[in-house]
Amino acid sequence: MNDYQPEIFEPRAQQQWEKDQRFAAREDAPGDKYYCLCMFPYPSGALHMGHVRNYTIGDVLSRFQRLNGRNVLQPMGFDAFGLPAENAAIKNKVPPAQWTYANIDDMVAQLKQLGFGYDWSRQVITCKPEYYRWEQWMFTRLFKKGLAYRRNAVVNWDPVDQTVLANEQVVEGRGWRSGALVERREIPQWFLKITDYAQELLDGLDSMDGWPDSVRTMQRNWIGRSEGLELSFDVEGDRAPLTVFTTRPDTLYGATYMAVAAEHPLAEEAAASNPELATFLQECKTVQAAEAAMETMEKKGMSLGINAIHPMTGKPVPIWVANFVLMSYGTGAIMAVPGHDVRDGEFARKYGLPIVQVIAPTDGQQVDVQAEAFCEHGVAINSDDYDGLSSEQVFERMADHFEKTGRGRRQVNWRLRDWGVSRQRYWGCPIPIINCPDCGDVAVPEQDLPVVLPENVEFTGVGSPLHTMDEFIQCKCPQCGSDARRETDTFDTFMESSWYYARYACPGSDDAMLDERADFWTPVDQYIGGVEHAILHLLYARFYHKLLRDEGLVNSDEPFTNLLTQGMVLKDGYKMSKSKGNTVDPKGLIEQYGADTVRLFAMFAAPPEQSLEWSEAGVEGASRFLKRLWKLVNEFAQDGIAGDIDAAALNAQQRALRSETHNAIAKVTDDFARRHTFNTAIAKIMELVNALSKFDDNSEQGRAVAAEGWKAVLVMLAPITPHIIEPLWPMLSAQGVHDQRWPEADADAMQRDQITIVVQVNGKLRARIECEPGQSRETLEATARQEDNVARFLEGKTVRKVIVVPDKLVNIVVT
RNA sequence: GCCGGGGUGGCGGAAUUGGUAGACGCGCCGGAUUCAAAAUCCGGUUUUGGAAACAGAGUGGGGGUUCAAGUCCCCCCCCCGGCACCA
Repeated sequence: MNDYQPEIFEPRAQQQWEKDQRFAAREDAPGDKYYCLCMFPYPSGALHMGHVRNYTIGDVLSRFQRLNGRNVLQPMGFDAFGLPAENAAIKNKVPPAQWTYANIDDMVAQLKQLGFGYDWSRQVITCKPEYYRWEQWMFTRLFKKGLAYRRNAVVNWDPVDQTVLANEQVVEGRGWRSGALVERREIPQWFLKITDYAQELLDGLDSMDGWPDSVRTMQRNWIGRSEGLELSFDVEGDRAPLTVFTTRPDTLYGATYMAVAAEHPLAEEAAASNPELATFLQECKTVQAAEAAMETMEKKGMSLGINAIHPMTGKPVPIWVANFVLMSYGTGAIMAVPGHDVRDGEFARKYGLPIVQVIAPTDGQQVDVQAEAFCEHGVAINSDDYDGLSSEQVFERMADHFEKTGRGRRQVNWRLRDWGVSRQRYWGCPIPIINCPDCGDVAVPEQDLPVVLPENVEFTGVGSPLHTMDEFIQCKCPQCGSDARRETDTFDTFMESSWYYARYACPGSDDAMLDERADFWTPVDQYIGGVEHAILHLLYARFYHKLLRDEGLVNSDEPFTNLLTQGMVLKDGYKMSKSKGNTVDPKGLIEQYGADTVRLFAMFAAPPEQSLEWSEAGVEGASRFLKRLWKLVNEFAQDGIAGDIDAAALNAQQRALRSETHNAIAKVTDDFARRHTFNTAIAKIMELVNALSKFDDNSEQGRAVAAEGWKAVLVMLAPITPHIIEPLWPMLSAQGVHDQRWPEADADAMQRDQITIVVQVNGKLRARIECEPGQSRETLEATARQEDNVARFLEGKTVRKVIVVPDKLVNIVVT
C-alpha cells in the first residue's frame, strides 16, 4: 500500500480529464442543460482564498449535477479591465495590458492545479477586442434607441493631480496620492437609462424564488419606488417657482423652510451679493460624491434671505441652502418638515428654525415634535380644512387639489438613478462615439468596430494616455466626413460583467454578439459569487439582460435563475486582503497538501453563505481525513472486491450499518441539492467513515454492506475532492468511476431498528427511552412514566398535561 | 446615516418545520505505540457541584409568547457587507 501522495495522482487525474475533454460542454450532449457559473475574477495576480472558495462551490455543484446526469456547462474567464492594472502600470512601469495578460496566465495555471472542471475553450477575456467590440456594438444600438445619453454628472476631482478619482481613491476627503481636498465637479458623462426599466426590475424580484430574500430585499430598497406628489412653491420677487417632490404631502402644513443645493440657481443668485454665503457654497463643494460621506457628514446650511410662499397658507417660508441637498438628484430642492422628518428636525433645532406639529398619532398619544420628529402616519392637525383626516386621506385630497390647480401632480419617484457608464480612464473599453463639431455625438458605424484600445502605451498616472494620442482621437465624422474627435472616456467595467455569462455560450461567434446557443444555455441555472455584488453587479446584469432581450438576442427575462451569495474569507476576524497583509497564498497550500485538501477545507469550514474563518489547523484536519480515508479504503480493498448485498440475510449490526449508509446518502443529497451546506454534508460523510472504520465484520454480507458504504463515501466526496477518487475507486469496483451516478437512498434500508425518545418533565430533559419506532402515544407515555428519574420528578405532583411527539419526545407538565 | 447579514464551548461550526444545545473537525488532556519524538491508534473534553448516578447554569444583553425558544415577538449592544468611479 502506498502512502497518500496527491502530488502524484492529482496532476495525473487532471491530465486525464484534459485528454478526455471531460468538461467540454456540448449542446447535443444527453441530459437537461445545467449552466453553473461563478463570478469571474479580476486578474489581480495570484488567486486568493475568496476565489478558491467561490470556484470550489461552483465546481462542487457542477460535478454533483454531472453525477446526476445533467449536461453541464461550467466556463471561466477574466474581468480584465480595471483600475488596479493602471496602478500596477504606474508602479512597475509596465503597460496595463502586459501586466493583465501575465496575471491571467498565472491564474489559469492555478485554477487548473485546483482541478476545477472548466470548459476552457469558452474562456472570455474582457479586454480583448473580440469581446468588447460587441459591447461597443450594443452601445451604439442603445444610443440609437435613446437608451444611452450624455449629461453632466458629479465626479471626485483632485485639483492637484488634475484627475478624476474613484471613491476608493478618496481617503478622508483627500486624494490618496496628492493629499489635496477633493472637490465635486460636474463633467459630461454617458448614461444608460436603467430607470426606464425600474418597474420591471422591481416586479421581477417577486418571482425570483431562486435568489436569497436578503438580496431581493436589498435590490427592492435600492430601486426604491415611492409614490408622492410633485408640487411647486412660488418664490418672492420675480423668480421661478421651486418644485419639490414629497412622499408626505400630508405634512405640507408643517413645512417651515425650504432647502436647496449649493449649485441651485437661487443659491448662486443670493451668493452674488453675499460673500459669506459664497464662501459657504464653495465649502459645500469639498464633499465627496459618495452617498455614505453625504449621509454621515455634519449637516450644514445657511439662509439665502429669500422666501418661498407656502402654497396653502400663503405665508413666507425661508429658503436655505444645505450641503446635504444635491443638484443632481430630484429637483435640487426640498421642502423641510422638521416635525415629521428626522433630518429636517435635526437641522431645524441646530439653526433655530420653527417646528410645527401637523400629524398626531392615531391612538391619541401625545408626542413632542420639538424634541423628536414623529415620522409615522397619523391624523392631521393644524392643517386648516384637512384637520381630523388620516394621513392617507390628506395625501389623496392634497394630490387632487394640486392637480386641479395645476400646481402639482402625483408622481412615482425612484431612488434608482441612471447608470453612469463613463470613466475618465485608459484601461477600459473605449466608448464608440465620435464628436463632430457639426453633427454632435455620432455612433461609430458597425463596420468600423471595434474601436481598439491601444495597448502599447506609456503610463504616467497623470490622466489617461488616450488624451494625448492624436492618432486615437483624430478621426472623420461618419456622417459628414469633416474632422472630428473620438470619445476618450471608457466604459465602467460593470459593462463587461453584465453580459459575459451569455457570451460564454457562444464561443467563436464573430458575426454576432450572441447566437442561438445563448438561448440554449441561458439563463444561468446557478450563479455563485460574493455578497458584495448583491446590488450593483447583479442589478446591472439583470438590466443588461433585458436590453439584450429587447435587442432580440435572448428570449428570457432574467439572467440568473438561482443565486448563491458566498461570504467573505476572513483571517483573525478580518477580511483577507493585501492591504491588511493577512493573505494566505493558495499556491503554497496546494503544493504542501494537494488540491483536494484545500478544496475539502474550504467546503468544510463554514456554510457557503457565511463568512469563513481561515485556519491552518483546519487545513491540517482536512488533510488528515484524506490520509485516513486513503488508508482505510486501501485496507478494506486488500481482500478483493466485495459481492452483492442480500438484504434479507443481514444481521442487526449489518442492518444498522446499512441504515447509516442510506441515511447519510439522504442527508448528503439534500445538503448538496437543496441546502448547499457542504460543511454538514462533509460532517455526515465523516460520521459514515467513522462508522465504517469501526465496523469489523469480514463475513460475505459484512463486506458487501461495508463496500456499499465505502462506495457511497467516495461518490459523495467526488464533487469536493475529485482527485483522490480516481486511484481509490478501482480498488472497490470493477466498473469505471466515470460511469458512476450519484447514489440513491433506499427507504427500506434507511429504517432503524431502535430510536431514542426524549422524556421531559416541565420541559426539562429527565430520561431517554430506547425503543422501536412507531410506538403509540399511550405506550410512550406509560414507558416514560416508568423511568426512575421521571417518576422521581412526578412524585407528589399533579400531572396537568402530557405532550407526545411520536418517535421524538414526551413532555409531562406537572404542578 | 440608510439598506442587508451575523453574534452558540478554548477555536471553526452543528441543531433544516418551535421539540435531546454543542453533530463534525481543530485544539487540549489522558492512554497505547516508540530508546525518544513526529506520525498513527484508543478514550475524555460547555460550565459549576459530585467518585458516580445525577442536579444547577448556559446560545451577545434585557423583556415577552409557549407544555417547550439558539429558533417566534419587542427593545438594546457589538461585528461584517453594500451605498452608485474597487471589483
